[in-house]
Amino acid sequence: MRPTVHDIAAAAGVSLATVDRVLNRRPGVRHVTREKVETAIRDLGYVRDLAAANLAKGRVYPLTFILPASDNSFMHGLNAEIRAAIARSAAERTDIRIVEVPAFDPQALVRELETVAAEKPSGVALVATDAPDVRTAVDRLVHDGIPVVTLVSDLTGSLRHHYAGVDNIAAGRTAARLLGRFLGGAKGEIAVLAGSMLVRDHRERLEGFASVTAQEFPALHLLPVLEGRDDPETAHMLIADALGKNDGIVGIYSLGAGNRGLIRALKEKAVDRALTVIAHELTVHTRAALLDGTIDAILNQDAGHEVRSAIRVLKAKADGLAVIDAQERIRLDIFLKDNLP
Amino acid sequence: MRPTVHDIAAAAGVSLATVDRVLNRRPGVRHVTREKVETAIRDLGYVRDLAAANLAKGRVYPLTFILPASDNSFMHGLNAEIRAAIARSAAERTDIRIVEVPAFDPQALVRELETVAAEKPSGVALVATDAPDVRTAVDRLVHDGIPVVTLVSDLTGSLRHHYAGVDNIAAGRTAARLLGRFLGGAKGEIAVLAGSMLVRDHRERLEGFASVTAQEFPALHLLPVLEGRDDPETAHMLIADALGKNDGIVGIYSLGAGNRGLIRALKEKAVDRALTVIAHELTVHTRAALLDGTIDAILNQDAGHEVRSAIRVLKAKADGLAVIDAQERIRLDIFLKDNLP
DNA sequence: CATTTTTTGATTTACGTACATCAAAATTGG
DNA sequence: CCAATTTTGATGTACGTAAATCAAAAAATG
Repeated sequence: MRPTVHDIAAAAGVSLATVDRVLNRRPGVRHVTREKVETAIRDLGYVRDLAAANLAKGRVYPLTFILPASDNSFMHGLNAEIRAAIARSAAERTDIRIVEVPAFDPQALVRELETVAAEKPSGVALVATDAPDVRTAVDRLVHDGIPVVTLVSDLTGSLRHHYAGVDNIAAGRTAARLLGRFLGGAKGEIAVLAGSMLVRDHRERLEGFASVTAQEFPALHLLPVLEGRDDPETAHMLIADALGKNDGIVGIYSLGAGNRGLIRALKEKAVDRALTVIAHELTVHTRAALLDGTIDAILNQDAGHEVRSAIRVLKAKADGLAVIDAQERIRLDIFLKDNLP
Repeated sequence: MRPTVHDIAAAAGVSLATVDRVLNRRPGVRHVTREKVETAIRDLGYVRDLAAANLAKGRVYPLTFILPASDNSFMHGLNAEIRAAIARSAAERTDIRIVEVPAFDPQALVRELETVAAEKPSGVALVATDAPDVRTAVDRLVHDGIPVVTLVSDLTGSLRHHYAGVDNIAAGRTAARLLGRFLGGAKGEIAVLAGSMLVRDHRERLEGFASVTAQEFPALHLLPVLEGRDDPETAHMLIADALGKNDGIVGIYSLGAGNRGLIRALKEKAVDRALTVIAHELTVHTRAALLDGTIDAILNQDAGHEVRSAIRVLKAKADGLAVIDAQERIRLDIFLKDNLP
C-alpha cells in the first residue's frame, strides 16, 4: 500500500496537523520540524492522492478558452470540441468557459486577457495573435501564477507553459516535400494560398514550404503568396484569377482555411490540367475533394486532440504535476485518400 | 452543484441506505421503491462520483498485458511503454502485469489466456495471434465479464471490446499510393518484405498495398513476398539477394520489422540505384535511414498511444463508462524527413 | 524568570461514496 | 390476527486528504 499522511506523521514523529501544515505550505512550522517531515515524505515516497485531495477540497478547475471569432470550418470544429469537453465537465471536475474576441486584433485579445486574469481561473488557453502586447499580457498571467497554453497558433518568446498545436514549420516543409515528390521533377510554378501573413502559423508554414522548395526542388518556382483572409469567396477569386492568367502553374499549396473556394475554382478552371494540390485542415469539403482527386493530400491538426491536450496540461500545471510529453505532442496528420478516418 | 446520494434519497423520499442498495444492486428493495429511486436518479441527473467511489472502495484496476516474446525494436518499445505506465500506476490506480508468450504460437497464447482468466483481472490487453482457438479463449474472457482489448494486431470475429492499433489495410493502401506517386508513373518491379504471412497485421498491409498498386499503378509489378521473420539477418539476406538478381526493382515496401537488415542491404547494394523505399515503424535505425535518404517515408504506429489507449479503454469498460472514440482511434503516422518528432 | 509569541498536538468535521449492522416497520403467509 | 419474513431506516465507520479550532508545549523576548 502507498503511504498516507498518517504514515508520514508517524515516521516523522509529529502530528497529523503538522504534516498537513507542511504539505499545504501553511505557516507555523519550525524549520527543523518542516525538514523532518520533508525527509519522511521523501523516505516513504509519499505522493498525495489527488483524487482524495480534490474530493476534500471540492475542487473544480475553472478554465477559460479564448478564441478568435472566425467563421470557418476549422474554428467551428474547435468550438465544437470545446463544447464536447464542457459536456464532460462533471466527470473531469472542469468548469470551462469560451470567450470570443475579434480575429487579427491584438488589442482586443489583450483586453480580454486582462479581464480573464481578474477572474483568477485555474488555467487559460488561447489562440494567440502574434504581437508584443499579447506577449506581455500572457507573461503577466503566467507571472500571476495562472497556467497558460497556446492553442493552434503559438506565441514564441512568451512565458506560456505549453503549446497545443502542430509544428507549422515542419508542416510547411512536409507539404513542400510531398508536392515536390508527387510532381516528380517536373518544372513549373507553384501557387500558395494563405489566410494572412499576420498570423504566425501561416507565416511559419510558408517559411517551411519555401525553404524546402528552394533547397530541394529548384525546378519549382513559388509565385507571390495569395492572401485569402481564410474566406472562401476571396480564395475562389484569387485562385480562379491565377489559374486563368498563368498556365505554368503545376501545383498549389493552400496553407490556410477557406478551401471551399479553392476547390470550386479548381473544378471550374482546372478540369483539363494536371495540378497537384496540397491543402490544410480536414473538413467536409477538403475530404470530398481528396476523395474525388481534386486534392492530392491534406495536412491536418486534430482539433479534438488539441483541446483535450490543452485541458490535461492546464490541469496538470494547476496541480504542479508533470505531463507526459509524448502524449501531449500534437502530430501533423497526413491524409491521402486511403487513410481517412 | 451536481446532486449527491443525499439528494436522491431526499427526492425519492427514502433513506440513504435504500439509495445505496439500488445503486449497488444489493438485494432487499421492493420493486416499487427501486423504481422511485431510479426515477429520482434520472430526474436529478445523478452520476456517481467515480473518484469518491474509488476512494471508498480502495479500488485498483489489475490489468494484464500479454505480449509475444519477440526480439525486435517495436516489441521492445511496446514493452517500455507498458513499463512507463506501470511507473504511473499509483496515480492511475492501476496494477499492471506483463506476461510474455512465445510468438506465433496460438496454443501458448490460449493457455496463458486461461491462466489469466482465473486471476479475474479488471482487464486484459493482448497482441493477438490470429487463430480460431485464440478467438474462443478471448470470447470466453469476455463472457466472464472481463474487458479485453487487442493491441497492435486485431482478432476480428471475436468479442473483444476494442482494438488499440492502426487500420493495417489502410496502412498498406497508403504505402502503395505514396510509393506510386513518388515513382511518378515509372515502370518497374516492387519488392515487398514482410515478417510472416501468419500474422494478420502483415497480411492486411500486403492486401491493402497490392490492391491499390494493381488498381491505380498498373505500371508497377509486385514480386513475390519475401518473408523475413522480422529478423534483421534474414531481411538482409533476402533483400541483398533480390537486388542482386533483379535490376528492374524500382521500389521496396517493408511492412514488418527487422529493418536494420534491409537498410544495410540497401547501403551495400543500391548506392548507384534510385530506389524508392517505404518502411514501417519508426526506430533509431529507420529514423537515421529516413534522414540520410535511404528510406523515403516511414509509416508508424505510436506504441505509447496504443498502450495508454488500451489502459483508458480497459478502465472505462471495467466501470461501464463510455470512451471518446476519436481519442482512442490509433492513427497511422506518416513520417517524411521533415516531420519527425 | 515571567511573559509573550511561536510552534505543535489533539480532535473534529467535511468531501461523496461504500458497506455493514441492528432495529423498526411493513408485508406476507397461515 | 399473530408469527415469520421481507423491506426499510438509522447510524456508524471507512477511504485519504483538507481545513479549522483550541489547548498545550516549546521557544524567544525582555
